[in-house]
Amino acid sequence: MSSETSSIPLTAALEDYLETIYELVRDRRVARVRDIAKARNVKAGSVSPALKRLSDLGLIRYEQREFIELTTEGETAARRVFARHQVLASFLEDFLGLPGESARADACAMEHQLSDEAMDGLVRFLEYLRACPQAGEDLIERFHRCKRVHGDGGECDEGCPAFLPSPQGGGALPEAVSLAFLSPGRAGRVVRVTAQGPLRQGLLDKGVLPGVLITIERLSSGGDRLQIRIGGYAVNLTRREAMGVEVHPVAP
Amino acid sequence: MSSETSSIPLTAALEDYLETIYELVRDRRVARVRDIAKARNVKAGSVSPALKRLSDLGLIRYEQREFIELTTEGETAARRVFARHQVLASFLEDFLGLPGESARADACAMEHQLSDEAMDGLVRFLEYLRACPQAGEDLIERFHRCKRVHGDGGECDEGCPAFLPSPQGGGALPEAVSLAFLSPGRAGRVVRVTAQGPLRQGLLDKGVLPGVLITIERLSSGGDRLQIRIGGYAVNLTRREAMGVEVHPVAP
DNA sequence: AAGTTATAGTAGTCATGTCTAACAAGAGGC
DNA sequence: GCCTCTTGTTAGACATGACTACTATAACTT
Repeated sequence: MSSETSSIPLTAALEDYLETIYELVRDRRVARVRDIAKARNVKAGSVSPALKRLSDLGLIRYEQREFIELTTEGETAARRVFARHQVLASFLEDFLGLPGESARADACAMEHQLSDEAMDGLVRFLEYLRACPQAGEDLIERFHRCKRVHGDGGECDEGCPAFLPSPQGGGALPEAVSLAFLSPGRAGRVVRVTAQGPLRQGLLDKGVLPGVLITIERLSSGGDRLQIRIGGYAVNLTRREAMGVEVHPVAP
Repeated sequence: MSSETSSIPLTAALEDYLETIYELVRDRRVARVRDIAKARNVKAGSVSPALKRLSDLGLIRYEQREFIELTTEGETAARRVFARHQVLASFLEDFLGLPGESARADACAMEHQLSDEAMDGLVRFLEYLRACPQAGEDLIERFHRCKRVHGDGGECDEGCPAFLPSPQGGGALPEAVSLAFLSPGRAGRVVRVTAQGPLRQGLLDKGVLPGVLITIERLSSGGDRLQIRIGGYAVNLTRREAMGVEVHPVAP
């Protein structure tokens, strides 16, 4: 049994150093302070003490000005972080369609936070999408082709018909309408945010997310703005923002 | 135009404070230092200086010992973090099947790292899964029912046949085999990690992930361990671990 | 009115992790 | 042998964000 991963909880910074060393050793056989500093975008003066900390933790072998080597434990820990990075980056790039650059940056930021359980769940999901043809392979292609999701709001050529009635909506109100057409007092469940660009970002940031229940509270100042309620919180939207939200009306 | 999100980059801790205040104000009308301390699991002595920082940044209005109120900017920032939390938590719980507790904890850890682009990508994906019936709704149910993914390794009742040929594999080698049956010098692309429990965790941490190319380097000491190469790095596996990895053999 | 209790704020300490600037160790040139 | 250049180390400063222990308010009690 060699799978003793006692694993002292490392800080994000130390994990980063470890991962950087891992990659440098893999790619160039040796890791020097200089390279680590450049890769992590910090000054050399910050690297030395970090190496000392890693050395004290028994994760690297390092005598001053000598080669930097990962110990067995260090390698295990580095690989763990690296694996998380890989999974996240692949998910963000291949499945969510982020450009590789951003995918890697985001993966770097999140790799330290991902718990074992989340990692496991994500991997199973990827396995499922990759291995079960019924759901997989072309699901992602279809996703990336779906116009309704990726802009210009047209029909989906991939055979996605009109929207389904909302799962919790109960009744039969299958038609999705713009939030702007709901009258005060009525409520709707968000199906999709059709707005694009900054307008979309603003809506997402305001909590207008698919699946969320929104109640119209009132229209103010000539119908140009409307106050809505999302999960117990009052939010103001412009008419333009409201136009960019499709909801399933919910019976009052 | 009120969507000026000039947004000073907040630290994770300050975002957490802001989010906590947001939730307290929503749920109980007022946020006291005491409640914030309890909710964030810190001591009251840590809260006061944090409130001062938030106040200096213009995100809350706070006179000593008075009510704590979010400013408009503070509310915007808090909502943004909260929206990220919601999306991540929903993804982790509803789509990856994590227990609610872990989903929330993981979401808390990651919400500060998620970039605008990743947030957008994730929301689009969720919209797609929710709104396009061809792919959605039962995809997730099927995923959660799929035995091949969730344990005991049986056939999938949901009509997932044998595994597909690997996308990059080129040729016609449709049969997935255990990594343990590959001979030295041969390579395979990981389709699925069938191992369960700690063995599975160990494999994931070693970088044995779906889609990754593995080359068998050699068997050592009576075939009980095998050395493999993953993405330029040598890794050791026990025979038991290797048995728990299904790969598509790749032509040499 | 005086004392008790809950709550909030202050001061001082600590660990991380960064920076800059000064200093040290080798390598190679001349 | 000495100089210079690259590289690495050390020391001191700073920001963040936590802690503990102590002090200050305000609100109840009796």
